[in-house]
Amino acid sequence: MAAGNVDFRTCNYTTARDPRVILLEDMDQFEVQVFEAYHQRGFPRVVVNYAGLITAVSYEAKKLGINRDATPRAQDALKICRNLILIQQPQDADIKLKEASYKIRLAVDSVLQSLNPPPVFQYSSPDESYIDITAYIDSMEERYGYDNLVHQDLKYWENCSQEVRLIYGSLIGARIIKKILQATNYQSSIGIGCNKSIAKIGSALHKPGSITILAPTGLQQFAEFVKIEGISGLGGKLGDVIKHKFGVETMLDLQNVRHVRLAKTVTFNGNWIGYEKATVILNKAYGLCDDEVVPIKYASTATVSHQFYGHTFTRTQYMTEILELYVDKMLERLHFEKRNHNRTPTTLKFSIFLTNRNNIHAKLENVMWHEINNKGKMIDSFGYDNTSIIPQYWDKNAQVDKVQIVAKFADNPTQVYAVSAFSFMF
DNA sequence: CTTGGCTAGTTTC
DNA sequence: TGAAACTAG
Repeated sequence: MAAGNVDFRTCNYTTARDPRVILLEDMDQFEVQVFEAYHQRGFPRVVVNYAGLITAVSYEAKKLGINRDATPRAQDALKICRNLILIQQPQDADIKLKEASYKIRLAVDSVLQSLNPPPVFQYSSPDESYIDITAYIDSMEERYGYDNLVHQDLKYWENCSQEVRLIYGSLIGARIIKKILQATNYQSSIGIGCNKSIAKIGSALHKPGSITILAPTGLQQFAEFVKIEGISGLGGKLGDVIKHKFGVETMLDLQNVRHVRLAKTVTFNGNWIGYEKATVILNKAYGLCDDEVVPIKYASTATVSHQFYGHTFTRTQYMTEILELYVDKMLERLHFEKRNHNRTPTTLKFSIFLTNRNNIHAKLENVMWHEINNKGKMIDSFGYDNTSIIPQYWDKNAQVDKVQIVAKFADNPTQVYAVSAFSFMF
């Protein structure tokens, strides 16, 4: 039973108890751990991609005020700390991260499979997963009885079976963290709560290397310290609009926003977010969330993309360049999916995102169509045919989607560049 | 002044 | 469903 429809206007949510025990396992400074040279540990470091942008920040560097918002570029960060260690992303960074992610999942899985019944595992991102151990905790209580199960030291909590359940969850959390460390030498943190939203908030509170339990009874006490953007789903535009429109800053403030007014908040392409979504958001402000942990082992689509500076794609030769550049990257990804997930794609989609910063987009777009709308030709050129290297990874019923072209325009154009992407769908 | 950048994935219309 | 908008790190 989840929280259900709670009337958030009258809700004292210490009474609206969700019996679930949900963990969010989150890797600490994931990219830094994966790419760091061993001897550099303990120093301020950042991971930098090929374009000089920071993709991950070590905790030592975070303490100095380096982060992806304030100092998006390595050169900005170096101004703050001359001795900052720059860890260059390798060419196949995405694959290396996915390999690491896969090892982590195996480690987590080995712990989960030792439990009866096995918890529900939901892949959320390469460094994050949700785990629902409610059924396991239930069965523990059934097997041993609450009184026998609860350690003497915990018994001073009267009527706090929910808290005790969460604490038992932390024992599983500790095993997971330990197993990940053994298997990969990577550190991670875990948040534990009665729903996904709370577990997620908790996981970030005491990084690195910690387990944080957030009991609903204590949530109200620190709701005023949780920023709106710290709530999952409110870290972007939506959160910004809400903060601006209602003058709210924290989770606590958000509780006082009127449902009707929130529903009529405009976002997504100029539309109201609507009553349903407003309910979900307000519930989250109260620490309530009905989202279930669903069994997902990995993402349902796969994308490889790249940004080509200075390329306008106005010439055929550029298309050839792109395709040649991509073949290795695509094959690597297909290998990975076959090897680790035993799946082959059925659909390929090719997208190009143009940012034309010199106001010649109409012409460009026109040429683009002529260059790549002939998809047969394009696909042939990287070998999608009988003699191809690709088909061994392809589903028999594979169909190639039509070419998608998206033109995107910047407000303050100074340079022409383009992004292209291949997506595989399974 | 001189860019907000990059990549990967999901949600929404 | 395709295309665009969105989130996230």
